[in-house]
Amino acid sequence: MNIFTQIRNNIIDALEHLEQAGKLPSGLNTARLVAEPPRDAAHGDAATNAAMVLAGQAGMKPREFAEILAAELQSLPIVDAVEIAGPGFVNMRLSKVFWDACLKDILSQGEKYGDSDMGKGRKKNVEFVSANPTGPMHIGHSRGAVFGDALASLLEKAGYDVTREYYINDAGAQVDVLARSAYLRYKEALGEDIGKIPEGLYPGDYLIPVGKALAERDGDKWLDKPESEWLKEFRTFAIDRMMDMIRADLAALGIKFDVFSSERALVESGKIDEVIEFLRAKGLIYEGVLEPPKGKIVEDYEPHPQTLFKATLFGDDVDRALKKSNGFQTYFASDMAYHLDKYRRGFTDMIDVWGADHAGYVKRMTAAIKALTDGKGKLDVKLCQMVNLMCDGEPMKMSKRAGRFVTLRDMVDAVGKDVMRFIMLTRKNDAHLDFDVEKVKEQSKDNPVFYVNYAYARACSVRRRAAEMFPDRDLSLSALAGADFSLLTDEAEIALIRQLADFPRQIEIAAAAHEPHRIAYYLNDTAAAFHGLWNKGRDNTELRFLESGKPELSMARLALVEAAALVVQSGLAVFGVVPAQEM
RNA sequence: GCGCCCGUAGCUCAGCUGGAUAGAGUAUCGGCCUCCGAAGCCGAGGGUCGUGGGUUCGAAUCCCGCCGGGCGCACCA
Repeated sequence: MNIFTQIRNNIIDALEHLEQAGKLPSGLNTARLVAEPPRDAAHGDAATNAAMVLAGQAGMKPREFAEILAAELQSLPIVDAVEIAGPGFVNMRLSKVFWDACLKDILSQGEKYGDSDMGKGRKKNVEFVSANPTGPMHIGHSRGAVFGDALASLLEKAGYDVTREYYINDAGAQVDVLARSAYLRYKEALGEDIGKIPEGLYPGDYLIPVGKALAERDGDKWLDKPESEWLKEFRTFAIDRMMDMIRADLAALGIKFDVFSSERALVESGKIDEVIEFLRAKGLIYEGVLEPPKGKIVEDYEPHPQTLFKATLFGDDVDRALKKSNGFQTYFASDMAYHLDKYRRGFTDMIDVWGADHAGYVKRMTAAIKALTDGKGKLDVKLCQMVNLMCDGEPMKMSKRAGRFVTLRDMVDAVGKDVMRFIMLTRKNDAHLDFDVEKVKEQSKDNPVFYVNYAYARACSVRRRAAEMFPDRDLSLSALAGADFSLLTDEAEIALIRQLADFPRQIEIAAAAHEPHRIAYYLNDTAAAFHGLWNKGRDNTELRFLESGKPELSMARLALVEAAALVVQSGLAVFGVVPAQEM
């Protein structure tokens, strides 16, 4: 349990007590009351804005209200001291007994520490990657992949029932291009000289084995046949192969999806027409002509009537086409059908992770969800900004057209998945990210994951020493949970406990905001608290974790070290990163 | 022209959805290894939070106007 929700509950209980005693008017609305750590640790361990929020309701001045509340809080066993400060903050200093209980709690819960029941098992759908099945994943996909996966893990830790979903765009013109490109490679495999890959087809080498496999399976049966005969076959085969490749790329990053949804399957099952009729029945469809876009010259613009969705009724800037002028469905139409499908599968909470170049699409999709679910469905679109690949401070050039773009796989092989994942998550998703391949490979302090991992490695080192020093002792977490924590009295020790005790709250905050990067910052702070304590022991031998002559003290301190290791480990687990025990 | 994102220390970025004296890393300078791992620690300097208003007990945070940057703007996916 997040200790600050616990403290908030204590405050609300105290207020009720005061109401019953007639010291405060009854019926105070505590919705805006919060208990949180003060920015400055000098102000204590927990602060509440209760007096500022409630004084008005009670017809008092904030300070006056604070006096009454403070007196009541003072009597709580977990509270050592209460102070009133500033405009009416009530600051509490929590007792050592409280912190000792927190430490015991961490060790007792083990790997489950930090888990929250905030989600109450509610379903959440996180759709991410959804790269077109036309080639291997490139480096640009990696951020969304890592972000989506970490967000999903974070939500799981916060108590949600999460589904990781990949939407396969296998219905558009691009997969026909894929089929034709594979056909060319098929001819090549049968000995034909195909020369240079024509403009408009995919030139990548990764299609060579696809053509070869088709040649081996089917021989020359498709040679000299019209496209209409082989297109479907080649398309299906190539898409399957591309998805195998993508799945392998994702596996290299440690990512596994629960559900792969096919756009083509939606189209073929008639779901697109269904969604259009669904909206038509609501009176949200009409035949109309869209204005030419302003400010951007579209040379071949011609006004023609199309089937349009009244997106403007739901906050979009213009109405959106569901059918092209040739009568075919637009991508937006199938995306609507897809999101309605997700909703009908029970996902009222949907998260889509997109690249920042799709920012212009957010409004229309949000509008669509409102229309499709009568406002009951929620969609949060997380945009991942571009990653600037650097090499020793110089920007790296990527060229997709030349077929020599940097693949995700190349990058994983070069720097390792854990490093890649951590770096991608150290920045807010909507901020640009510089990724310097050389600096990261150096494993220097330019790489933030090493700082955190180093703390873990040091903790493991202490654990090894303890096993040598106290061979007769049970050093399991459950045994250490029973250590005498009252022996931990140094400021830095308590500061570390305080830091560790904040983990569950950090998980909740990050999960609620859909922002995994907060955990990266938290872990950095945690590592700093640990390194600080370590170095205090270097300067002052009294503070060393282990002393052979003082087994009880050593056990208490080892417990603290183990707790720190545990928190670092579970925090990194959210990122899908496994820390090294030795570096 | 419209929409979205972003302007915080020299540089790269946090800032807990409105809280107290705005913080890290890096860089610069000064200290700390006979001692649990110095890939670390401690300290110093460095800021009109782009700018002008507004909302209120209180604004880096919310609202509006400018300035400066990025992305996207029929029927493509």
